[in-house]
Amino acid sequence: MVRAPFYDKNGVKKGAWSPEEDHKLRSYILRYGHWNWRELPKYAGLKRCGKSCRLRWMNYLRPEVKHGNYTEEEDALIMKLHEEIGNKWSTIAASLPGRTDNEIKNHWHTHLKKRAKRNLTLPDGKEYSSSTSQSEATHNSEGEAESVLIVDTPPNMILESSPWSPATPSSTELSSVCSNTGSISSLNAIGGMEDICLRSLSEIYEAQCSTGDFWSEPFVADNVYNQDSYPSSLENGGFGLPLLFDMNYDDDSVYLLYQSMKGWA
DNA sequence: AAAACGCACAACCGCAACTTT
DNA sequence: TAAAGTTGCGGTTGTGCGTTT
Repeated sequence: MVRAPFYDKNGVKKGAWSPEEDHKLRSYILRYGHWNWRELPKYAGLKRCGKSCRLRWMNYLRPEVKHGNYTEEEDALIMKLHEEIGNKWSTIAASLPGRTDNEIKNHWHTHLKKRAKRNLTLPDGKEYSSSTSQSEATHNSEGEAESVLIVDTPPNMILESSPWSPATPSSTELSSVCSNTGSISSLNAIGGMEDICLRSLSEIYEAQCSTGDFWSEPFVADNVYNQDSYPSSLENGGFGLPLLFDMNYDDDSVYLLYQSMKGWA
């Protein structure tokens, strides 16, 4: 289904990502954020280009990314927005929390485009209009009855009714921490695990800033992943603090952290 | 049973927009 | 203000897998 892994002439790996690469990238970004995509793979111990890392993170590894079946509401919203604004996938994705532009684009091309074509001309010959409201029964080319939900859905409708609602402290906010450590303090109001997480990140940041090696210390995901070479400086919590991200990164703990972050949202 | 075909989707590429120097 | 660097977007491709012939 995906390209087989290979190395290009510059020694940069392309193609499908292995679980180990995912692990390295996820560990690194959860720990340090994506401060510079171009430099990131070097420090994360990946033989990938930054662009590839960014894509993998944005479309697959981010905790808030939803995978799996689309609901009728999501389908209807995509179709409505596509009719209004065309192939502005990122704009459409902004209205569907947890869905990525790439995923929506794929979904459109494989499922919704055909449906949109069918809907364009209703059985009585009238043109499809997005103002047609609520659920309508249409018929596909084979004459089978098909329920197509066509609703005037305000872009924020799903936001409000979704577990991904911004009213809930979301992992999106957490991601923003990762991408901008300077904003950590403004987010400390978030409670529970996130609070611990954020304070930990802040403490790492402050501690490492004081030694001047926050961004420049290469390493880490690689070493963390390889427990045999686990950095001694991290063994007791790195800086003498009970740092969430300094626990041993075996597969289970990273997975649990990952699941927890999904759960917070 | 096997070959052919089509679907689905992760990943790549080129370019535009934005930011920094 | 311009050049260089970085990020994000949208189009496209490659390939595994299920279905059909």
